[in-house]
Amino acid sequence: MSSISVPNYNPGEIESRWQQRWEADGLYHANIDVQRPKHYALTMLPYPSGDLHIGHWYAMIPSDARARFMRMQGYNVLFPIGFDAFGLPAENAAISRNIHPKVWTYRNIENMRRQLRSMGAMFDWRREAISSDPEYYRWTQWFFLKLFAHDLAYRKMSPVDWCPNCNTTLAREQVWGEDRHCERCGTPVTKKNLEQWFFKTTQYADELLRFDGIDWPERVRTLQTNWIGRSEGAAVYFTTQDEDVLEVFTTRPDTLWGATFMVLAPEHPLVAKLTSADQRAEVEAYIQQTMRQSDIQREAADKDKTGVFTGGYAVNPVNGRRIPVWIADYVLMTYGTGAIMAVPAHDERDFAFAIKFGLPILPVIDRPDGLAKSFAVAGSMRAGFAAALQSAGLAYTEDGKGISISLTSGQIDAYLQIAREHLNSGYWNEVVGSRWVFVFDNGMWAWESPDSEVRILARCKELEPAARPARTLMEMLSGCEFYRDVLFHAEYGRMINSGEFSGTGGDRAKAEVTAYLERQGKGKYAVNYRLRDWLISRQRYWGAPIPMLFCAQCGIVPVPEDQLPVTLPEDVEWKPTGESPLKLHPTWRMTTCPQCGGRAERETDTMDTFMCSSWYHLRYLSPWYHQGCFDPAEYDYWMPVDTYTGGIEHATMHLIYTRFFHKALRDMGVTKGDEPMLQLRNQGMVLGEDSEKMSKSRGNVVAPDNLVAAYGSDTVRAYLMFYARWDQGGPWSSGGIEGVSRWLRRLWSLALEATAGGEASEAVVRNLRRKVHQTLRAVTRDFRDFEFNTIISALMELLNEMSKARQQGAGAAPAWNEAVDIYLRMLAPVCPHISEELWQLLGKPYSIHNQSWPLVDEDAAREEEITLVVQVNGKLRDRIVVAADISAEDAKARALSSEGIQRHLEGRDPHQVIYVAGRLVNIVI
RNA sequence: GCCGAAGUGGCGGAACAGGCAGACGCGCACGACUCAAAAUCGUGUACCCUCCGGGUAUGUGGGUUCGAUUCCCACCUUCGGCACCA
Repeated sequence: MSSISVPNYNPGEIESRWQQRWEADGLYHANIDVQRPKHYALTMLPYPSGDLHIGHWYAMIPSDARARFMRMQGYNVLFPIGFDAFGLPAENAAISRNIHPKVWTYRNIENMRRQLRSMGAMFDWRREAISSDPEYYRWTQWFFLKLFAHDLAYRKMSPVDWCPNCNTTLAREQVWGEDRHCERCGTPVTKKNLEQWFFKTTQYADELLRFDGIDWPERVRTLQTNWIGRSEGAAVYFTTQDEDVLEVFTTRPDTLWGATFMVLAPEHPLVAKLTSADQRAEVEAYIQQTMRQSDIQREAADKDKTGVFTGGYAVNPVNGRRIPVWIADYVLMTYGTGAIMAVPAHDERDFAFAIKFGLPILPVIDRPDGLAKSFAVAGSMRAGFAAALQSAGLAYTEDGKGISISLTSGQIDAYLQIAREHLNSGYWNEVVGSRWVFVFDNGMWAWESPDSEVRILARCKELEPAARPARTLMEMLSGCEFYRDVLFHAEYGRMINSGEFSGTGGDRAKAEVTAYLERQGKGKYAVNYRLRDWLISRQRYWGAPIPMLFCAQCGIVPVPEDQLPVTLPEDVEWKPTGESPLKLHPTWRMTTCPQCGGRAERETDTMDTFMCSSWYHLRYLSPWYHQGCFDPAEYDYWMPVDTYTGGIEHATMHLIYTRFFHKALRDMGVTKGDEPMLQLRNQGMVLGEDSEKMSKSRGNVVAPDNLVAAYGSDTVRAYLMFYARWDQGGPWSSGGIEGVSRWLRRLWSLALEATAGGEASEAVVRNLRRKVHQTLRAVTRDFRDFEFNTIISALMELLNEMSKARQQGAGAAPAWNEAVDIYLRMLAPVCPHISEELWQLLGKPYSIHNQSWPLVDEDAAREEEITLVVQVNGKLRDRIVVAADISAEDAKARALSSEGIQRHLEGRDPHQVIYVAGRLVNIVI
């Protein structure tokens, strides 16, 4: 047999050749075809920062592979690409290198297009959309006008982040780190008040909390749910000494009787009126101090409470108690009503405040019975401590540091007795809830912070020390003015000290008190959110101008739709002055009012780039369309997005904004359905080989261009899908990619080498076909489920099997051709070039990417023989090979008579034999 | 502090109904080819005990079960998000 020379695998040559061919043929053009089911696969669009990095590849390649899989499954697949091209880096480049943002951006796009093409992805480039094109931002502005017309956009004075060193405002993403410093110069940012545009995202808060009908990761749903932060409770109307209503929001209306003081945010409108003459100086000084402080300092980690008494009082509507009104910066004007009723017995912050300023603490919720508490015992233990716990029936766990124990309230006495006998040292300590409690030998106790320690010790000294041994710790606490163990987690206790409500069970307390408040007109059911309205104004040049005018006669006037787009001027100055360069332009903002014809000025702020990215999936549908933001025919066919892939970091920004956008547009009749993206999947992050985040300064950056040059796109693609769980990511490994490279080279030669001759036995052929179809089944499932790493594993495993089968003479069998055919089809979504090349070299018709996904031949995949595991008492003792359809009786009999089992039974009688069909036999003796 | 996710060989990871723990790959060791090296191919590779054969292992400690990486409870660690949100 003569051997044909096998061409070398030369990915560089193959890949560019096929990419050109596909491009020329328009192979990946997606057009409306009502005959076929559609699939809109969307990957988050990149920012044109200059170079495509490995993270882009990691996000896009598996998305591409899955889109290709769906295409082979018979779907008409749309997989578009574009650029999120407005934004700060372009302006920073302008400032630091004097390049116009537009020039910088479009140069980068040109480069990144080339890099994106090197992926060999099935992007339909005809649908490319670039958010900084006037034809794009014309519609971004149009959406703004729509939102404004529907009362979802409004203007309000609001604080923005301000860098006092650069003398400029900063966007949220320019503020870095825990100390919230300026991205460029490191100076901590402060706040500055400016007129800003907002979108009413809060109007959709409740709907955004619902994820009905969409398949989004639990993680993202949780992040969004927490971000929106819905709290149910009650509004309660207190009355000030001047008969003003002072409304508070509380999630715990059942603790209303425990309110011993009130706290207002320093900015609260009633502060001035409430302040008494003798407190005025102090109050004003405090307000001045908090105004000067930035939010950062206000929210600083040291939770030491500050505040000032206003001298004013308010009346609790349910019990007429007259309580002092304080101001403190721990109450935020931006949440609820900017005022709280303080219940120090049941709120940690109010408690700290009360301790610091000596305000009364009144418990109104009783300790629930039987509530398990965890204790950790530290310090030296005498021998026998653990044994004593054990004999008292107290379950504990031991680690290197000490003992952890979980007790119900009924077990505390027994525990304390043992602890007293067996613990060394002058004091011992334990954790109540999550706080350290120190119990001293003299019977006194105290907890955690030095400040509170003093206070509490003072209170407890009033107790009779001799009584200490007879009391449990909890009783000690109840002897004080409060219960520490119910403090802050008293959800299920009964109400006490609450007038007619005393005795009400914790499960009913909130609802009953709220109903009472509503009947009496003293309050009502209320809901609050942490979500704030979306601030979209940016004092920046490189963004879509906000299409609004200010007219001396008519006030705020929207730019008429037919005057869109409001285009950016190109001749602007790049000085970081804190004002938008648009504001400093000599003529740009001067215009006429469309209503009165008089002089008007343009809004010089531009829109947050998240506005552009909230609808790019709609522009992709028809970037060529000029009569509207999208062609309705394209919309009706393609939307909604079926699969959306991208990073988790957008969970509380882009992914909330785009949902809000879709819902708002739905209510205007622009979009249809409740959600824009049906299925969401997030990839993890590729780290450097040192397991650190890739960064130029660390020198651990892996550049995809270099990898493609060294290995070819197919190898990089397969490795990125193989090396880690896609949703996890992980460190890059330069050794790991070699393994994938080897695999593709082995495939190349195995597919092309001449048949070695010989004839395969029936069993070899049978086994080959079984493996092929079992692999197909697994690969199909894993593509469906986004489990990309096991797809590659399965293909590697199959190649190993095929290699063996060929050595056993299977190369000439029809089953071999079937195996290669199915193999290449399964590989096509992962490695589009090598599969296309081999497909062609084997004489199959162009293109493999127009082939359908093979179907599993269930007969071929079926196992005739299976290996049963035989266990004795759950331990593996033998394996037996039996027919797959063996009966339970036969299986048990075979197992019992097997050699390994006979040895272990040693004549004993099994009293139970469990048979799990196709799996195992377990003999219990 | 609160919320969420995750802990499996030297490493990435697999185990898809509670049923053979460690697939696949990297790395490592040995062998073949070679004057030699690289490449390639082959064999081995959780740990302990004496080779047959056992024993121990999926963060720790309990529990449920004939049987637990998988389910339940508690704890520890790591990562991510939020962070005075009343």
